[in-house]
Amino acid sequence: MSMLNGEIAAVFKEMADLLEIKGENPFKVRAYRNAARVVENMGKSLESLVKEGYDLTELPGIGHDLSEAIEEIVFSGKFSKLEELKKEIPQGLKELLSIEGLGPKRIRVLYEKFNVTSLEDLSKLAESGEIYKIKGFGPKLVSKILEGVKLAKKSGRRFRFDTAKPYAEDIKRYLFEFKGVIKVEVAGSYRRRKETVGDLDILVVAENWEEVSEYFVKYDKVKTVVSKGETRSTVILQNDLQVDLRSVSRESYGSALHYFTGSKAHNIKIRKMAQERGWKINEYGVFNEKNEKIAGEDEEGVYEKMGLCFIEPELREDRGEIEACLQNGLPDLIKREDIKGDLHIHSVYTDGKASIKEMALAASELGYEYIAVTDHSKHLTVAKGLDEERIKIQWEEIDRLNEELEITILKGIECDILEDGSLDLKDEILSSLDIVLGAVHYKFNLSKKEQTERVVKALKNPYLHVLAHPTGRLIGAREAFEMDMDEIFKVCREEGKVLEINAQPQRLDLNDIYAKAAKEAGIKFSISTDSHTRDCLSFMEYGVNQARRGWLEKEDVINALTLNELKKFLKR
DNA sequence: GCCGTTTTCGGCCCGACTGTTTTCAGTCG
Repeated sequence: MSMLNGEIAAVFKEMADLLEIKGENPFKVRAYRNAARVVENMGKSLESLVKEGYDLTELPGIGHDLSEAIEEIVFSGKFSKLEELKKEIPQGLKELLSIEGLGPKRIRVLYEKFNVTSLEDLSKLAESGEIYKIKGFGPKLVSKILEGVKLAKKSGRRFRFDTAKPYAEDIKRYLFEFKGVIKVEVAGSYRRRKETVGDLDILVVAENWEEVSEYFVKYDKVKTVVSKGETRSTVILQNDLQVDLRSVSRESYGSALHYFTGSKAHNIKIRKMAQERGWKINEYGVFNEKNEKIAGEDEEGVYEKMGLCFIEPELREDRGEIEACLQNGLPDLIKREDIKGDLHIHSVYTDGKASIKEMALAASELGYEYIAVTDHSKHLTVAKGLDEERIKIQWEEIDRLNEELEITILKGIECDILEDGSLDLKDEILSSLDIVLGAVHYKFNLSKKEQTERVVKALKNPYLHVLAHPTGRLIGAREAFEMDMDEIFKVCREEGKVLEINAQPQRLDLNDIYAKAAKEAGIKFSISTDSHTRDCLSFMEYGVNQARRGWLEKEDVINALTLNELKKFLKR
């Protein structure tokens, strides 16, 4: 039995939801939510910390009770207080919380007066008209709730970054076309380059807000206009993505941008710092004890007044960035321009859609110095994986192309890690390759112990350089397979192995949290696109986003090395 | 439930919008 941080966080979130519906002290609710966030953001396994006897109350937001709670969850797999609460509060109620317009208070009334415990109950009550007997429930609220019920049934309310991006860019373009619009910026988790976004928060500086707002809600992809106010308008697009447009004055632009970029946890920490000085920070500015505005025009000014340097949006998660800033320890984050090559590329030899030459030329256009062709190995039969014979044929072609082309093509492989942890090709082939990626492509559901042993064994193979898409997760589709990541990091460190940040927008694997933890463990990274077509080469941007969120610098990334440096690094 | 050189009680970030009121509660970000 093993317990992932995410599972512990889920217990705390559920506690928070149920306590909230029960009408408990809102600060207690907040304490649970806060603890869930802390647990989620940890790169290290809480389970192992507990077993090592670490004092959990050292963690921020974890005190005596929650520390005991974590131990209980780790050792028994259950949290007795939650089990008790579950008996008291019907399970269905917490899914009602996700409905727009329904919070704990209204849910409680619905339950107590009409025994509503599910989306179905709620629909029926609303359609029967009985719901209007509750004070505060009018026709508009009810129709909003019914809309929300429909949406909740569809589930999946977050959008992958790459899904949201074209909309964000297009709305930006659309707004800029309107007369009087001076500035437009997409804030929120989008600006922090989070792998998924819940909605788009767009700030606009304009002389004529009313007209801009009017114009905004007429954007052709708008399905419904949710609200239209004096500082904010909200719409839902046809794909159910919510977009908020906020009017911001030029003088408050920086404060507003900071405020709406978040994260919430980052903002709260900064605001508390202000509070300690007797100051106040809101979306309009930084105000001193005499309520005089002392900053707000730009973001840099807001940070400066708080004694901080500018903190890149990707870092604003309250994962230590404020403390690091105070100690001049903020990372100099890697940029897309630092990348000199792509080390995970497929070709028509296996399941790629373009020839090696086509991929190489496309990479050349991106300004790369080198690429590695890393087709699949023979175990992956569905992808026509290469055996020892066919790979030699591929080498001949690469040799010819290297004569012909400016860009350097490295001979690589994405070699399957077999169930027993051995690699899918013979050592004499592996040893002749410039770069060997190892990857798990099947048997995702081994036990944590077995999976860890499997990958550790592969990492100990002297010819393997990089562990590709290390956890196997697919955003919104497949969970990471269970592995002891602390152990994986330890072995990588000892063996000098590289971890990939796979830039495919549905993978982004390693994720930000693990990347940060792995960096702290002293591990190097490859940020690569796993491209199967020429267009996919542009996914590099997403990989770099995730790397930045994981605090990575140029020095941490092997494909930011020049070709010569890289070759030296890859030498066994 | 957490937290603490103005500490072990009494605070806990802050403002906008909506729908329903007729001065505000609930919700949201």
